[in-house]
Amino acid sequence: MHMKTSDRITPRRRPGRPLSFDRDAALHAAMLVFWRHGYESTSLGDLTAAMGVTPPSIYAAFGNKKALFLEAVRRYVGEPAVSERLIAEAASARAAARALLDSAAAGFTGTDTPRGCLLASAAAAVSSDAADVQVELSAIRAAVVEQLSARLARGVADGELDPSLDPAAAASHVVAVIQGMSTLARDGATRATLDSIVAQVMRGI
Amino acid sequence: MHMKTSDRITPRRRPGRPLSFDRDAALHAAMLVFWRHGYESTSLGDLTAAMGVTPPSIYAAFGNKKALFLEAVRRYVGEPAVSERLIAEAASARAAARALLDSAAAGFTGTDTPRGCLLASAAAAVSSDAADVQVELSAIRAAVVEQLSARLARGVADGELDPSLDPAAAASHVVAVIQGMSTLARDGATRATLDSIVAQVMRGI
DNA sequence: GTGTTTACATAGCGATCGTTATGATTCACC
DNA sequence: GGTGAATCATAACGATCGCTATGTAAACAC
Repeated sequence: MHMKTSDRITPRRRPGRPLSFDRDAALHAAMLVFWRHGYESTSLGDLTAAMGVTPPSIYAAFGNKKALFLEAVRRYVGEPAVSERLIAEAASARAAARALLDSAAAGFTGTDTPRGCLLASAAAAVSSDAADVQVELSAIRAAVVEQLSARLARGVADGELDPSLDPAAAASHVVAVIQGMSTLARDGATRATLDSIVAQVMRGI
Repeated sequence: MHMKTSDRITPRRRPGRPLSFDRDAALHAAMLVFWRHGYESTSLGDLTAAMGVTPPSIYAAFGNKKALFLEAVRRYVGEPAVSERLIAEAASARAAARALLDSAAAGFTGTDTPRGCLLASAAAAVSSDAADVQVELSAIRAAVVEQLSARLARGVADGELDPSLDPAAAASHVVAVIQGMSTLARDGATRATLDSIVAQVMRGI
């Protein structure tokens, strides 16, 4: 098979009129709106206003509202997922739990982003039309529980943690606290309050 | 001032055609729908279907959608609030915390009700139109934190609890766990999983 | 230049949203 | 029976929803 010009790995530019907006910046703006108002309560009008992009351009670039939301979620969790990296790079099992909790306490009270956690609030309760979206976010949460549970189990096996500690229960506990801190952060809780909760949780691990 | 017939404390019946539906049963049905699908993602169509009542009757009996939701919330939290009663009737500060956690674990995984907590999920993320609803639920959560915090402080003062325990932090911790357990319950967590989380939390109090 | 491809802006699609106008119906009271 | 009050069922209101048809503009290749 011979090499054609169109097979170039990185073509200078695709044919046709180029995008007139920054796709990544628009996605970021969409993420912030979904973060604040949730999936279903965010209208296309909210999105076009925040992204500075007209509806046809949104649909051309992202497919539809659901696909845009899921892409915003992927951007929110990171690639690879921030939580996964925090657990993997932690020096110990306890440090992994603490890293997740600290990251949440900081991220949920940031001044440049909406309060709370997008994963926790954006699809907490949705219509039947969005059941699949809810399942998607649920799977992400389940993965965090699973990964932290495995790390804590290793901590028990290594002798780092008290053998009486139930890794699955502790992991669920940590994730529950994280999800709950999202609610408190949205209610106005300060970073200091969340930090005190984290300290409380770490006492039990 | 003389007594007229219309001043009767409990008139047999008000004039006009009587209500053709059970107002309390309809409110209960509405509560369940809001519990499952949230405030904004529940449509009037969902409500009329579940309540068996036509739109004009809903508006005559409850005002509008927002008022109906707030009345459903009041029904959910109880009158007086179940959480308040649990704290007041607990034999100790620890028992108060445990009662709240146990009640949540049981209530969030009930078979006759939607999973999770209406307060946690029904208005987690809403449009600007529903900001006041969000504030209302936030106030309820804040009241629980406040009441539990006061009870734990009394426990410290009484010598029941470790003086190093921060009552406010512990109360926030408990409420965060409760709100987070709602998310896990919606994700499919079993009663046993929630119970194990509760046990984990109680170890630290 | 012509042709092709892609994105643009304008405008509007059908459906659903929360809400209500309308007139018939069912009760208490005289 | 007649009158007034309240609820009923039917139907539809204006607004907004997510989404798209249409024609023009801007880049490419030739």
